[in-house]
Amino acid sequence: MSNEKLTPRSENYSEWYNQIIQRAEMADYAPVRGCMVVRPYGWALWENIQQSLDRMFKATGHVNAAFPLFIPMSFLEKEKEHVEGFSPELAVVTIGGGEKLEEPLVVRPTSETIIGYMYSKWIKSYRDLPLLINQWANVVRWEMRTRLFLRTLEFYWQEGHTAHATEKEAKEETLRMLDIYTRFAIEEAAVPVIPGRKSASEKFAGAVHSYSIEAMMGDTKALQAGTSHLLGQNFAKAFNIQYLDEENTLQYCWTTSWGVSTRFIGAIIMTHGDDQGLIMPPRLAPIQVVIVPIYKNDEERSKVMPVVEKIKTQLQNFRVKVDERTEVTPGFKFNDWEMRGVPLRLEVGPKDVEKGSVMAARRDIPGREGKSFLSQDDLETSVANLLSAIHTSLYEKAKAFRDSHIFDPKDYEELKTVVQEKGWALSWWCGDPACEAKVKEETKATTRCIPMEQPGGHGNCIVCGKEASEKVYFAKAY
RNA sequence: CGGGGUGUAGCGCAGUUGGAAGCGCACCGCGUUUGGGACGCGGGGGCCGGCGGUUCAAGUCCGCCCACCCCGACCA
Repeated sequence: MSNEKLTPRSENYSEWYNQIIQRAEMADYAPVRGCMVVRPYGWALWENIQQSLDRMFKATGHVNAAFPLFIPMSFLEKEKEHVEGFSPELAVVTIGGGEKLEEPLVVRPTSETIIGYMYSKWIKSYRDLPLLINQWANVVRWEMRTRLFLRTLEFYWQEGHTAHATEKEAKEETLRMLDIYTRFAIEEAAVPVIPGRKSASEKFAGAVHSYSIEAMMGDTKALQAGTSHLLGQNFAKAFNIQYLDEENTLQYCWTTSWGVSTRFIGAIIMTHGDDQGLIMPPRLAPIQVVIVPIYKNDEERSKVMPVVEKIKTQLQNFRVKVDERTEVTPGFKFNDWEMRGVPLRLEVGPKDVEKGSVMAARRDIPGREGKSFLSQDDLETSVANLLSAIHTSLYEKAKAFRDSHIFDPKDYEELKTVVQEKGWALSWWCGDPACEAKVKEETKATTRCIPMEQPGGHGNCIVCGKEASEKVYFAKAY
């Protein structure tokens, strides 16, 4: 708890981000550099994200399992591009039980290899396919520079790993999961995202194609909020994941992998938060409604509290918190819960007891304008409507912000100005990695994704002028 | 790993030519307050990052370590 004002976003966005996470008790720094402790309020948000995604995974035929934390070093070496991509950031265990190990064990940075190994044991026939397994796990990547939720040495995520009989099915799965992520972001988190394909240089190490959902943060930087990879037969060949088809011919499987991590919490914070603090999207908010009872003395208290209890019972289908603290004033509580981003606050005082009303204050609309009186009758409906309205307005606001920061530069010079000062550029690109590299070198902006939604037709590459058939987003990214 | 910076109470910081470790917030107690961040009074809390050196005397000067932060290269 703290009285001090947050650093405004306009003054120092990073500082605002770090402060709000700690003030709202989402996470704290761990004693090991680059590691974080996810505190109960942050973890509650993650649990809601998990539940929401898990439902969608299971509705599309996936099941959960748990694979080991340790992976033999030799497994990673079996897929050339994969090991090259990950070796700089591996944590490796060389001693166990006081003895030097025969073979070093890698703390998983991702589980394609060990799951591939198991899949080769489990898959024999086309009848075993598709195999659709997800795991909720922690992984470790030894990053140089870390930031709470966005990039920590250890992070939590889900990783889905599927094996299919045909390329077509694998491709469908890859895009199905990309679509699930897109819907989750928009419908549950109110985070507008752009689904698209990654360029060759930005794709996952070992994938044929990577797809991602890209979101714009409040400082206009891009954040990859989820990825889905078509792995082709790369891992199937490295790990001998083979099956007999209907003609009794041995075939390699086609595999996919896809993931969303605790980084998504960072996306929520930086998409919706304002200078007052967090704003939790209503469907994922750990606390959807906070009730602040207001009274001056015991007599008033004895009148107010039964009404508060009655309201709490009416709202039992929501995640409700009654703030019964006596050591702080209501004004303090208002600021405190706004900082923590609770979408809806209900105030219940002597006047409300008299009039049969409650005061409702929307987190997304500051001040008097976000306040309205609700009748104590049929509160469940009015609260549901308000939460739904808050979700929609958060989404619309974020989308309007994003769209107003996406530009169509006329030439390369303007592209540079756009990505360095204004936001994202959506431009024609010939697909040549050299053009991409030039932009990165001169502006630090990278290609974020080639959006699924394309204008069609042709244009000239914004960098080299050659004919291009696709548009790509260029932006600075987290 | 290169360039820059910082280590003093839980957090944010001050500490002058070397001479008794402080301030604000938070925390604890009592009282008055309570519909937009209350106030008064009284308290508790320190290996001054570590090790070594100079000195009668080191938070302060010197040396060496360590940690963290920011900017690069790398990244969900």
